[in-house]
Amino acid sequence: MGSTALQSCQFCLSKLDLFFIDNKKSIAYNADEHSFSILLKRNEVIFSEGKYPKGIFQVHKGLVKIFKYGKDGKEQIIQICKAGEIIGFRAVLSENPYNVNAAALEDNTEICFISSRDFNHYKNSNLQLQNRLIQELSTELQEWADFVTDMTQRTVRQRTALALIFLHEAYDEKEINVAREDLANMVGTATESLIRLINEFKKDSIITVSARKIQILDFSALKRIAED
Amino acid sequence: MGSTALQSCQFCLSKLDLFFIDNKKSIAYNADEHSFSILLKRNEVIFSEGKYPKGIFQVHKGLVKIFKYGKDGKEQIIQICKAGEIIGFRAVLSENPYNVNAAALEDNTEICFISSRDFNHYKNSNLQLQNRLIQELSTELQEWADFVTDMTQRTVRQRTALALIFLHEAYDEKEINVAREDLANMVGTATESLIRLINEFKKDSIITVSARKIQILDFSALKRIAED
DNA sequence: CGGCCGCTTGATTAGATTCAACCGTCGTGG
DNA sequence: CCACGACGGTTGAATCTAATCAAGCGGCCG
Repeated sequence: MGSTALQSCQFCLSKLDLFFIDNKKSIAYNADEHSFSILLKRNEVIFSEGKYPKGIFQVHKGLVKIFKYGKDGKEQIIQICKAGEIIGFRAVLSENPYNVNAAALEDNTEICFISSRDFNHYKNSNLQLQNRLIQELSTELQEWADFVTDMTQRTVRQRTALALIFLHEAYDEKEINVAREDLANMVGTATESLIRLINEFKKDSIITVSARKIQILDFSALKRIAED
Repeated sequence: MGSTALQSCQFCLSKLDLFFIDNKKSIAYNADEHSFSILLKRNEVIFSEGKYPKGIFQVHKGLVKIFKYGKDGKEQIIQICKAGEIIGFRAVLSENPYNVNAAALEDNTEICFISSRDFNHYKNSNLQLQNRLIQELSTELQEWADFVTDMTQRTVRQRTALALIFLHEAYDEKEINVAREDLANMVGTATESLIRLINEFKKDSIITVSARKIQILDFSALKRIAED
């Protein structure tokens, strides 16, 4: 990101309420309409813990991981955001510093920027949006309860299945292509443990693996594993 | 709770914005000012998963647990709410059914009720409150990231220490007095494991235990354990 | 009095982490 | 051009944490 002043993408700003109407559904991305666009390589940082937000971002292409550093620096991935999703708005709205980090999960991830000033101005002049925000934030809060219960009560094996199901969707049913370490950090386990499970799934013909790429063969088997 | 029509507590309704200004700080409770009040025994249910909310509640006395049923019916406690806190507002605001359950953690827990109708009316006529809501909900969302990281990356021993620290505060520095099972469900572990850890802490003179009551002796030792 | 519930303890098992080593690839610099 | 080192991925073995199973205890209520 650096320190150069970023300019708001006016096109994205104007489509903001679409995001909150559709509740996270992607907004079609058309390159020429965007005023500014930032291209990222894998692991390039979008924002980081402790810093104060200067605006929000929209993912246009690729995937972004939201994560926290836990004990001894181990990443815990909290969220994966795909094209169309808005990131960083919680810190802007709460007026607190970021308490998480965001970085590109893949090469060629593309995002745009909307300044806090523009975002707040837009929000304040739009009562509908405010109500949708309240509704959206509340919905998300509810979902966290499910997430916590999944993370605490399921085994690593089950969580791995859940992660694959989630990524299958994030990759639009195509091959999953993430670093083993990132996968492990999503599941909340050691990289070695994750690899062993991937191998098991491969042996059971639930997935195929070629290098970093994972293709799901038997989706319902994964669901069965996840649900116990 | 039952099916009898509940009446909104007008006093609490009028103090609602105080809650969101103070960000969860207790609102002093004065019995005679409250129009209606509901007295609960331990484990009495306030609301439950799947049901549609009819209103929100404020805790006046005692403690309320918010929890979810995970696999094979095991409770995962998501939150503990003390006097002054508002519960159930996320489902009202998201307009979804509850995805968690609420029940009294102790005997003699007292709550009051504010109907969705009154709450929404109040909210809609109060722009300040709406903005505070957005801010409050966003802050809470940020906090969940920390919570998830704690739950996934810390050992049962560390989480037990965290739970005791939290409850110490919830009990206003007095003796903690919760069922072992509830404690285990906060930590996200088996009751037997929790008991063994409590014993360890007792042996190390970090706490004293008499029956259900736990008194913390060495607060900083607990913090050290929790932080690793 | 009998039975249930919450609590506790012991023994065993299973799941997952940790440590150590090795491999292949890729990029860099001598 | 090759050597080297870094990095991501993988495997094996040892270890440890926590879950599970089984049983016993004490108190309280019907």
